[in-house]
Amino acid sequence: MPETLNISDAEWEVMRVVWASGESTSQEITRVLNGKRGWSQSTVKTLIGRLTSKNYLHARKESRHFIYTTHLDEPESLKLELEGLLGRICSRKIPNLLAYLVEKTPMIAQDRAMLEEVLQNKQVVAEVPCDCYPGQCTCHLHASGTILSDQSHEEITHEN
Amino acid sequence: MPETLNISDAEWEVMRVVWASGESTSQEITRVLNGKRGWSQSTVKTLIGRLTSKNYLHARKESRHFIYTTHLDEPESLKLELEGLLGRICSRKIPNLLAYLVEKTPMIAQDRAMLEEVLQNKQVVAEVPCDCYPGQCTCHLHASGTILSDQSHEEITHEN
DNA sequence: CCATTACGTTTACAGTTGTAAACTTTAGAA
DNA sequence: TTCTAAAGTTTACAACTGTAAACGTAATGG
Repeated sequence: MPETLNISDAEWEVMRVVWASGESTSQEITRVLNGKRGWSQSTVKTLIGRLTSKNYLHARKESRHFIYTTHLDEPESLKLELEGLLGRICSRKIPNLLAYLVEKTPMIAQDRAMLEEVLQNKQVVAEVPCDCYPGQCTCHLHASGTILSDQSHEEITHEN
Repeated sequence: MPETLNISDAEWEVMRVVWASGESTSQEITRVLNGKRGWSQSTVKTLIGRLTSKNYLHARKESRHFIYTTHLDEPESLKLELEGLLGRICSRKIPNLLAYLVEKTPMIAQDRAMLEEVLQNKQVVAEVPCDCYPGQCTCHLHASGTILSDQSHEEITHEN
């Protein structure tokens, strides 16, 4: 499993069909995506082509057509994408974001129980290091005196 | 706050500087991003230009230069992006993903406590509806039938 | 007042993405 | 065996991204 993926939104639609069925023909992928997004065969073909050339899909020939499979794992792939996004903010703010996600995600009792257990086993640290580049996070404003040379900015309101 | 954002990775770097300082000059943004990513003034100018034309940044003239500000909120913006990504998988699988994120996110005791509280107040539902288009999720294969393995994900076969 | 400077605006250009038509190959039908 | 339709491959093309040079303009130091 690669370190970094780059599967576009449209490509992801194709992947989902393959993930859902284990293996699919282009015909089936087209049927689903034509229904869901109104895409033409051509469009789906292009996407399949791009995915196979990136080696995210594999084509096995069977008589007249190809059967597509993938070795990528769906949740795993999404984790990679999520991590990319989470890298956009200060690691200190991530727990808040998770709280938000937990709040807004519909779940059943078992899900909640599972999360509770994860939380109970969760090891905490004394301090989460800020991983931001100086000037991209307020955590750094109190680190030194070499602050920015321009003028009045801040408002160091939040911190979380 | 808009429903949907589209801030590219490079643009996000600029936004972070503005978010961190409340308001910045292009000089300061350039200084930070030249340090962090080696970007030239030109590059930063382009990004600032794109962001202002999308109205994500506002330019207020002050003597010779502009001062940039934003009305976007950083965590809020990230939430929007995250929600986009989470839409890529079946809503029934999201709790598992959250568990993974909770596990891997470094946090302090307070963070954990906060999450615990959120979880304790979390309302659960009897069943989380699958929001996938048929053919893109295995949930649909047993729509009416017996529970068996209810809403966890399991391996499947494929139809055709 | 003029050249220099600092900043903003236009233009550039290749790579990616969304969307699809046109073309080619080939397995099966006649 | 030749024709045809399905499946795959090439080409297309505009919008968006990453990255930046070139250009225009206004303030500033002489």
